[in-house]
Amino acid sequence: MAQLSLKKDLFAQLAVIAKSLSNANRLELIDFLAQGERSVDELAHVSGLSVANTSQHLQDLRRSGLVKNRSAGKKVFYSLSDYKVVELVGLMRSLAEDNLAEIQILINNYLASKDDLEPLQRDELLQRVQSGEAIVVDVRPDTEYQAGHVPNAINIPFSKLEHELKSLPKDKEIIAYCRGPYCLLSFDAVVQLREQGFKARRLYEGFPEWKLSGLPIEQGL
Amino acid sequence: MAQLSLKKDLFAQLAVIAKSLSNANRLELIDFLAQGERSVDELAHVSGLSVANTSQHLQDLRRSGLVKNRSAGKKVFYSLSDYKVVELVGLMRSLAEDNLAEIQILINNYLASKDDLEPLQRDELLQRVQSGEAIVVDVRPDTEYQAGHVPNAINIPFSKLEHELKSLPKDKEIIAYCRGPYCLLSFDAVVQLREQGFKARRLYEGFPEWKLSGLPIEQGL
DNA sequence: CAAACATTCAATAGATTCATTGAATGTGAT
DNA sequence: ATCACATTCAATGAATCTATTGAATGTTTG
Repeated sequence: MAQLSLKKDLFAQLAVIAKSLSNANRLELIDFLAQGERSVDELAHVSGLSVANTSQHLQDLRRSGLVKNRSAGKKVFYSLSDYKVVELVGLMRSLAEDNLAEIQILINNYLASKDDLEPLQRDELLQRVQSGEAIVVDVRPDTEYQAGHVPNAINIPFSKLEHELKSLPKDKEIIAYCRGPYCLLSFDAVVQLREQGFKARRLYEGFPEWKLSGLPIEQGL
Repeated sequence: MAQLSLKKDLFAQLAVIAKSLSNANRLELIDFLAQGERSVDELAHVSGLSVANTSQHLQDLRRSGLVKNRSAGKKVFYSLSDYKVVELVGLMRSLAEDNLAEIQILINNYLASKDDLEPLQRDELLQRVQSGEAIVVDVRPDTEYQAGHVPNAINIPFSKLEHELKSLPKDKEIIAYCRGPYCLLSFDAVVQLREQGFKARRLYEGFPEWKLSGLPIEQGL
């Protein structure tokens, strides 16, 4: 029964990937890596894990094909091997939000009101920007922003958000978007902005969907 | 630091989901459930696990929100709680195919040539069907097929494929499609058809993408 | 070459996962 | 009520996972 064997083997391999994702610390590392390449050092610092432990987790992720690494001098830099990894985690989050009561309780406990957390749709964004109620922030890296973005959106890559807080208005609503409905960056940005007292929400979709829908876009800047 | 705590808790919950997916037997159960609701009994039989063990795995999947159950008489029927579960597994598979050497070796070992395995694109499908080289099979359940399908596609739900083998031509290429690029059904169908000596390939995309692209569709039948 | 540094390796103990076994629960049929 | 059946529960031991510790490797700097 070659078929059965193929299936069994295939599932065994998929299980390896899932096992890699089945640890909160490794998920956190992936979350940081979604922002770009990072050294073991940085990852250990930002996650609060020991360097040895961080290294072990990263090697686990590498064995399962989720991240890749590159050594430069005495440092080793890790990065996601595929953008699909972010989609995968995002899809897991979306599934969790819909089907896991624990997540719903969690979110309600930490964030003021459920309504505020609801992501906006495209047309709502357009309305609010036109009426001057809101500004749009693109939290993707510079290069992606320059290749195309939502009109009038300003670019604050997530990694620089903390330093740019003072340039943002507290009286307007801030609408963050990134690469897609399952992209983690805009979600993280909203959480961080709210922590700092801003009125923040995220666009349900990301730039690729915006572009696909035929709405106007801007380039460069 | 409420934010940190939220993030940690969130990742801990996502880890629960991933942990549920991190076992080959549970993935196989999900694969069967993708075809529709099944009793514990059936699932145990088809997966080769003991009933008690199957029940335990199913309860694990239920705790993580991936499946739901319903009891009827002395039977308990399980089903996927969300179609996103299939997308999730499909995305994992896609990631594995791209980034995990083990999977590539696996597939090459089991299936004759890599070229044959490559999925077709829409325009290739149209060409081959027009020239009479190929027939198109929709492996989704009846109801989805009736709601709309690729023109001239015949409907053989995956669960009935085994019984319909004799009605299929061995000299033409059989192109299977289902619900999307990450849908498992068409992949499984191709594997099964090849096992039986048919020339089978799958359409890269599924019906939703076909419809979105503006190509003609048929309904009913 | 020696010192400082970043990362990895190896060994360990405690916790968790998995399949198996046999008993317990609950439903429908006789 | 009793019996057959489907499912779940509970307990077990073997295997695996995780964080910690301290040593080892390899690179740059002085």
